[in-house]
Amino acid sequence: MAPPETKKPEPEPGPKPEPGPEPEPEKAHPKKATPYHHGDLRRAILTAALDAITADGPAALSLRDLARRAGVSHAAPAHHFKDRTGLLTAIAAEGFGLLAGTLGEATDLKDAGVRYVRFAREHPAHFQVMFAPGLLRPGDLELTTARALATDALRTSVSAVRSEDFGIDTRLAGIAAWSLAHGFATLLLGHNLDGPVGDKDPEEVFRTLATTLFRAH
Amino acid sequence: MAPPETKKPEPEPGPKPEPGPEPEPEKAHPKKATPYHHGDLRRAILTAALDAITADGPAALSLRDLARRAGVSHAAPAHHFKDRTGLLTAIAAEGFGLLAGTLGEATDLKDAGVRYVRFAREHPAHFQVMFAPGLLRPGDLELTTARALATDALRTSVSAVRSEDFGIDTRLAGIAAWSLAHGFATLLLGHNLDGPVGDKDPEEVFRTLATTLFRAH
DNA sequence: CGGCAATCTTGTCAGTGTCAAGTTGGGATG
DNA sequence: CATCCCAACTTGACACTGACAAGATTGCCG
Repeated sequence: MAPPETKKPEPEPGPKPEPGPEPEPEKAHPKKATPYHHGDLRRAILTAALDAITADGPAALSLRDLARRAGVSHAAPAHHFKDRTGLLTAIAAEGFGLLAGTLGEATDLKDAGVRYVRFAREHPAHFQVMFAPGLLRPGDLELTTARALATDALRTSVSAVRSEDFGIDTRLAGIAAWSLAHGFATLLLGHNLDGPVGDKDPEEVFRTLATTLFRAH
Repeated sequence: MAPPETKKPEPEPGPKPEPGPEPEPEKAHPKKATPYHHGDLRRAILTAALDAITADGPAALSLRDLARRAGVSHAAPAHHFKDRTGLLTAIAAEGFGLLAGTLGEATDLKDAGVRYVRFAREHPAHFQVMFAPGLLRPGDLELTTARALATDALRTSVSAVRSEDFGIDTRLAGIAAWSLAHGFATLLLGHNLDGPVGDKDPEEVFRTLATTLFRAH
């Protein structure tokens, strides 16, 4: 969207399929239906997008730039993601899937919170996009199902705590836990806690925090 | 950035200074140095931007569109805000100023939290931009001072609670309170709490939440 | 009254997202 | 093995954008 930043005046397309030998269509899992010419353009663009978002945020993302990085034409991404919104929606859906996975392995509510924060730190690009509704396709099926999965996982962790422990109904406890973890993660990613947290391990800070706030009264 | 959405094919410039009488340079406060031709372009663009962001998010914001709404040429905004980042930075700075103001009137920590949530609901555009670091000019003076003001106001509210009440040091209590309020506000604006909160008053929900979590142990 | 500086306009350029139409090549079908 | 089909990709175009440079307008101040 902004042309001021000179980026890649180099005419060479970069690390593409070598001109000499064939582009080696082998994959990690032998079968799995290797898509086509590029090898796995969809995945390549996704990871390139994640890198770009991690570095400069979702706003700076450019489909044409991603295409250049992958060594394909400017319109190639459209075939896999329809448009910019589609790409970001795919990223968000993937993120909710990953989140649901890690939340599903949580032993209790506090552990779920710690996992939530860890997820945000390990997948900052996913996390940012997941909670930027203006960038996503609202009705998308993959997105809504993945989000529902993550919500369910969170709800399961919440329902595991007996309500008498907090003198608070389960629904409210869920909102509280989610708010605490989400706020901590968001402020952390935005470097708003760099001062207070300092060089301490953020997950450890959050653990003490959650322990103190949520201990039995 | 995206030309697909047809917006305003109407050739007429809209509600501009009427061609017949003069553009009536009167202001609310008689003096105050009415800037120039437009009356108060800077303010006009700011409020137009806030409207646009509230409606479609910061990503959809277009300087040229704001200029059209204000009835000025496409390059007019640049003179007041330098560039897109400058405009968003100005909005964020204004937001931190407003937030500092309302936090400064808080009676205690819980009240500060409620005010934080209320601010996010009453100024959603400001709030979104304030915590989107990728859209702001990092070193901007107005921004950093306004942010410091808001941080101080929050710190004051936190330090008002005696640490023995929570068995937790003040710094940690601050992080906890901020995380809780910020997470709640963020999830609320992203419509992630529409289900759980329902049609109840969000501020009231947050109040019970904070009361339960932060009551003396 | 003359200049001056802030305000705004006009014109231009590189870059972007999206669409439409063409090209390529691998796999299935006969 | 020949053929066709269709997904993957390319090429080209269009409307739009942010940013910059240079010129025009206008109120104010000496």
